[in-house]
Amino acid sequence: MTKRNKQQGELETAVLNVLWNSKKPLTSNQVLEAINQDDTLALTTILTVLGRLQEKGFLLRETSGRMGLFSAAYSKEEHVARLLLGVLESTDNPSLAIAHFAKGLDKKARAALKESLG
Amino acid sequence: MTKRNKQQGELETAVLNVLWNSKKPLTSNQVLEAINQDDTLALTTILTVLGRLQEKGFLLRETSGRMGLFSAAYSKEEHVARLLLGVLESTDNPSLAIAHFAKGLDKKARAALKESLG
DNA sequence: GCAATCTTCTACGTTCAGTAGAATAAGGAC
DNA sequence: GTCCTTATTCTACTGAACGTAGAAGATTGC
Repeated sequence: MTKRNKQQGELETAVLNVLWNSKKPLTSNQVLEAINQDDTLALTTILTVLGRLQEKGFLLRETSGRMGLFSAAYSKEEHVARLLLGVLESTDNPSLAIAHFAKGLDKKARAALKESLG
Repeated sequence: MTKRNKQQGELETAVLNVLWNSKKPLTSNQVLEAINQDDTLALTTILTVLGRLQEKGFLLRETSGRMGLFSAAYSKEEHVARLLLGVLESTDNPSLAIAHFAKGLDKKARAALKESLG
């Protein structure tokens, strides 16, 4: 059995959310501050996570002086869309799966879907 | 950080596929035969996986005599639809995510989607 | 040069999935 | 009823992913 799609954990998701909610790229410290309400996490923890997310291609990094500036590689919506498409790839009958999927959506989502299909 | 959504692995998926492709519930041995082309897996491996899938609520088990009979709790399409919905739950703007998602679909899938939306 | 601080290396604990042997239980043969 | 066959449960090991972070290295300001 080969490797499966990488999955993202909760802290990784939290970090991504911080970056998505920011207009500008953030330093590791800024990410830490945004996440670490209760002061329970170490900066290096955030850095590790940032590094892993970067490896996964989920974020971009620019260096300004000695500081790294991180930003999400994709918008949140693109990201989720990618995840959705990833799931779809695992089935051999995407159309059928999608049909079932659509049935499970609430009105708002269905409307949005209709809209985007033109 | 709390527990994240359980993820299914490749062998688990393979087992589910076998059950989905079968009209009737199967014994662990039958599942093994269907999967174990190269004779590389032990029956207990399959049993472990069956047990784990059952814990996750992905399959049903009936007992016939001393034998267990396994079948998928949901159709493949329902299952994938659930996975998709699960991913959607992780975003705070499902509608937007869905719109992006729809953009990434191929023609066939889009058509199916339109169809199912009525 | 030295201090402040940002980053990299390395590492440990936990959970999950793949894997399976040992032990146990439960029918069937006689 | 005892013994054999075979299905099932228990337990366990391994590797990877993730949460977590200390120690050490690098860089910049003064």
